[in-house]
Amino acid sequence: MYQSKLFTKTIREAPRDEQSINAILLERAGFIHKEMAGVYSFLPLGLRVLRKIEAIIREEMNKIAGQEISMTVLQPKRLWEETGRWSGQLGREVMYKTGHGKGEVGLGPTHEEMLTSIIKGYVQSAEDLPLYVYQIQTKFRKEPRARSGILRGREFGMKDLYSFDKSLENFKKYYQKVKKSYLTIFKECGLEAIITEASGAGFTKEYTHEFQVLADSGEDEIIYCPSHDFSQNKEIAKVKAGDQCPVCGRKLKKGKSIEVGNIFPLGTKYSEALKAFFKNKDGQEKPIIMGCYGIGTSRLLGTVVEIHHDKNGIIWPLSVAPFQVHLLALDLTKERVATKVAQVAEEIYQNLKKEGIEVLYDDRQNKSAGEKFVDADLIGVPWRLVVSERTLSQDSLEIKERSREDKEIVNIKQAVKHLKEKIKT
RNA sequence: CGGGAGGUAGCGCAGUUUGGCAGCGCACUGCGUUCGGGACGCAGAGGCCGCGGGUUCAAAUCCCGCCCUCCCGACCA
Repeated sequence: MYQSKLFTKTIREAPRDEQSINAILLERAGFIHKEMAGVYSFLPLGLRVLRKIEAIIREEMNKIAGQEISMTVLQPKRLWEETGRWSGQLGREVMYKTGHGKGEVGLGPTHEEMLTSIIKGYVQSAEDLPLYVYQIQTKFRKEPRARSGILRGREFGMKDLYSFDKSLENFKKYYQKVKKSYLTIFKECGLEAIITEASGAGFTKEYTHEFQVLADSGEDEIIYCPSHDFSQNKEIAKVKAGDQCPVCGRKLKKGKSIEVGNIFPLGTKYSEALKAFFKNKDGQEKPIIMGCYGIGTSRLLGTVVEIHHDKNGIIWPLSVAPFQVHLLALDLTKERVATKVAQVAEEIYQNLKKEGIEVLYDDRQNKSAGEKFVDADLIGVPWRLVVSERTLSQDSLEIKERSREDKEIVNIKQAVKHLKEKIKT
């Protein structure tokens, strides 16, 4: 991508109406645009990151037999009345509603009702189970107070997976599988998530877990073991900071954290309400055992920024970076644009692309070196490549990692190969 | 929903106390000089002063009502 063609540009100062690190950096660097409190558009750079995160999640979901679908955001009132949630707290206080009378619909804050209603037409016997279905979609929830940039929005991206099992035993096995899978996802995104025991959503006290990332900007508080083998949300914690970890005996700590995912059993609440039954071997009708597993994709993006940044800007982990390489051509002016720097940079740009490397090429004219460096730091692409009259005088170019201070000078002929090896490892 | 702060050019702000030409910096346009860590000079363009009403010869400024944003709290399937 030519940076001169990118429709966003960086902003020098922090927006007046943002306080959170994620919103300030993402808006300054041109990744997102705020529309309202808790409602943000994703611009080219931001969307690239979001798509990377989604791809990581999708790959892991498919590994654990998840089948991707896309349900409608508009949901019929009828379905929500069958479970009692239309006039319950969720329906009254959380769901956006529109339309009148019989045409009244809700904007999906979650999809238990709809998916259960869909699958029951396809599940009749135990042979049809298990079923694991997920989607990655925009969710809508009336937040009484949207805050912290994209960490708590009224419209946000979410991956929601639902499991349908024929027995509690099978459900529990799958639950453990998802737990492992989630840790892999967060790690891949550059985050260390702590599995935290949390309050059950009214279904059961057992098997309810949140995935928490320690961060000062988090709105949750957890008591956790430094070895991460034990953690409880402060809301329900029976231990306190300084206590011994019940698993390994280490001293427990207290910290603020961001909830990036949660998993919990649904039991048969929805299958019974919506009559999603299957016939077992004895010919008895049994309700399907369900589970629900969520990851806020846009919140995850914001969390990555909260964790990976410095005073100059974002430092994207390679796995979710909008581009892998930021190629800077210095000394480009209108008068000198046809010079060797421009020719060489263009050649490198094409070669990198040929190797399948994602490159943002700063080909902007009449931008000072300082300005290009500052922008590159703010945008936070992990690898930076500099071509200038100075480097060309040595037949070389400069490679630098965003997260490090030191630079490497590499011969121009070997540069592409060299960089490719670095990105691979 | 309670408490606090705020809304003036695309962005960041001053001006409001004490009513009197709508200002500054960044970004943008043109010319020239610069050219490895947010350069400089000259010229220029850009405004529903959040919205509505009121007071006044005159309102960004005073009064009344409303909307929006941020922070703290309540809330958070």
